[in-house]
Amino acid sequence: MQDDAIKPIRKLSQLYAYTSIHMHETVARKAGLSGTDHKYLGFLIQKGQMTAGELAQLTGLTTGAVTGLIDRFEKKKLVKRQFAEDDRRKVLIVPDTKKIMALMEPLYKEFRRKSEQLIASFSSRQLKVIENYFLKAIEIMQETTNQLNEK
Amino acid sequence: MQDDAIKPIRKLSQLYAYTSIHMHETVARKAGLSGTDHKYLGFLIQKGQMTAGELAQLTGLTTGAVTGLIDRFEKKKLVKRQFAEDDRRKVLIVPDTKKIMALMEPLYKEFRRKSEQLIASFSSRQLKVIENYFLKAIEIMQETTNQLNEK
DNA sequence: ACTAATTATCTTAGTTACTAAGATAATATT
DNA sequence: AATATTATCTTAGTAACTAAGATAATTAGT
Repeated sequence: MQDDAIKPIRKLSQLYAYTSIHMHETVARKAGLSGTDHKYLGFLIQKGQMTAGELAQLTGLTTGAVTGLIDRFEKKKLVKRQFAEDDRRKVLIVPDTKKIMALMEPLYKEFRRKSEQLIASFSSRQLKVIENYFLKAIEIMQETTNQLNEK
Repeated sequence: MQDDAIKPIRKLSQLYAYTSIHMHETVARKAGLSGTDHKYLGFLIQKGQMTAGELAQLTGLTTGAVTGLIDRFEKKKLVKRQFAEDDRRKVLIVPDTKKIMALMEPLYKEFRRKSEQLIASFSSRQLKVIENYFLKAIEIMQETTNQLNEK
């Protein structure tokens, strides 16, 4: 591999990450959420209901900040607070998946369609290459993050 | 292309973007900057010196917020304020590239090495595929963002 | 050339989301 | 039954933001 091929692809991958953030932030704003609230709401959708403490751990926020986060979601009726049956100190955050989907889906619809079209335009051998790149690049970034956090 | 190949790669590309943000935020914190300050400092390095107003446009911040941003950078001696010769209302923000590099480079060194190694592990034909994916995916995300902003 | 309008940045007041630390209430331990 | 622990919430203080107005330099109109 020639050295001159390295830089453009690194630049491109940076631009990719940046553009992605920008898009997600725009979507968030259209949905009446901040960028971080949107991200954390995604956690709730993906993992399903969890306690306030679990969300604090997952997000890295303090419990106080999570209280505020849930308050904002609750005010918009996107989640419900519910005491856990086994331990009534715990607050289960129950996402209203339907409502959240109804809010987000229209904003992502075109993006999803075009993405699927793009992916379909590659052969499965080509997709393997892309997938492979992603997997290894993700691993590298995680290693970097972990190493920095250790020091 | 089979339908089942679409979902994993979309998930993967999401994880990629998310992991990238997370790494950059960790780097930022290690450098004593916030995530957004780090991002905007990157703009300054990439584009070189610019006026406060240009930075406001580029970042989407108000001029007041940019004043604060420059103040924080200046306090760390990462940039200098300088009145433009042609128009003394304008404030040129002159990045101290050397100092900024000296701050950032050690944090990214390992990441850079590993990334280059990863890229070098692909054939140039494979790299073309990856590049192509990035280019088109970026275009789709930009379109999505623009369409949302128009509405 | 003088006055008014515009432009570029800064300042101020108010807002939002955060942290740290302590309060409250439920559960676990001895 | 008293004490310790745990889960969440509350409060006080902070950082970075916006909106609107202040300041100072330039440009335009007469």
